[in-house]
Amino acid sequence: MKLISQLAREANIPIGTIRFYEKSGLISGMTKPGITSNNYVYYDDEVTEKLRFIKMAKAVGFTLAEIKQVIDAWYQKELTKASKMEVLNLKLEQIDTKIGELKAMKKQIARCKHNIENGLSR
Amino acid sequence: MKLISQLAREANIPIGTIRFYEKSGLISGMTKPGITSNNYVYYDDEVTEKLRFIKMAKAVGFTLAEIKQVIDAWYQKELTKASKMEVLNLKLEQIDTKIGELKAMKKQIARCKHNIENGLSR
DNA sequence: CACAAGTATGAAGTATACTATATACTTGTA
DNA sequence: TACAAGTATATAGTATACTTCATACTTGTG
Repeated sequence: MKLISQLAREANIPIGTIRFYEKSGLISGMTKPGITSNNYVYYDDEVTEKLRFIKMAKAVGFTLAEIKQVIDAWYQKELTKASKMEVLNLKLEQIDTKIGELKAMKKQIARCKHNIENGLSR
Repeated sequence: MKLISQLAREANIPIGTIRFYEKSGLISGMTKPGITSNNYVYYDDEVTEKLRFIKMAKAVGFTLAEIKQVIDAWYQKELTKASKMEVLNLKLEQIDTKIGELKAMKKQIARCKHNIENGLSR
């Protein structure tokens, strides 16, 4: 159980971004039941995990809306087993497509490098 | 040599987006030397190739600025061989990082699917 | 107990990547 | 030759994903 600054440090994500993600429904912390003097929000390790996932997914071009779908399928949210599976299977397909695109790009860039090394125009 | 609407059809990219890419310096067409009655812009197959690359690169999370760097390294642009190689090698590294992230996501989602199938909370 | 540092909230501002609109000119077809 | 369809240009608007700012309250340390 940590406060936002510690979470930000651990995940290496700005506090503002974390607050934005929380407002967007991707993550959520909780206020401590006993405490009434403030409304500080506490986060557990599940949130750290989610942030790690968000970071990776963003890095490969998924939108926050898409990421939210996966996180919702992941961490319950009154969804049926079938609809969760649908979301996850679609993502797996999209991931394979992206891997294919990355491999195609690798080949193209390797060819380009080869051409440059040999002084060809293209 | 094709006009913008044909290029848009071939690449399956909206005309407006193509114009935006041209304004952003990612692609460029040319007016026909002999013609003075209009300023229609013609595009060759190199542009189609570039658009294909842009599409892939965008799909895996590269920004237009990053893509422009690669295209510039690719298609000359008064850059030294060394600086081109630097750009391309960096991209190859980033591509491998992204492939790694995608594989990690695959594993995580597969694990998640397994849990859902077995009725586990996570 | 002063006060720097941390926290919450809301609203406005920014960057990227389009997308739409308005205007005006050009071309091809009936 | 009328006129729909295509093209160019500039400007404004939109969506996403933050980022900054202002305000106000809370907490921990000397």
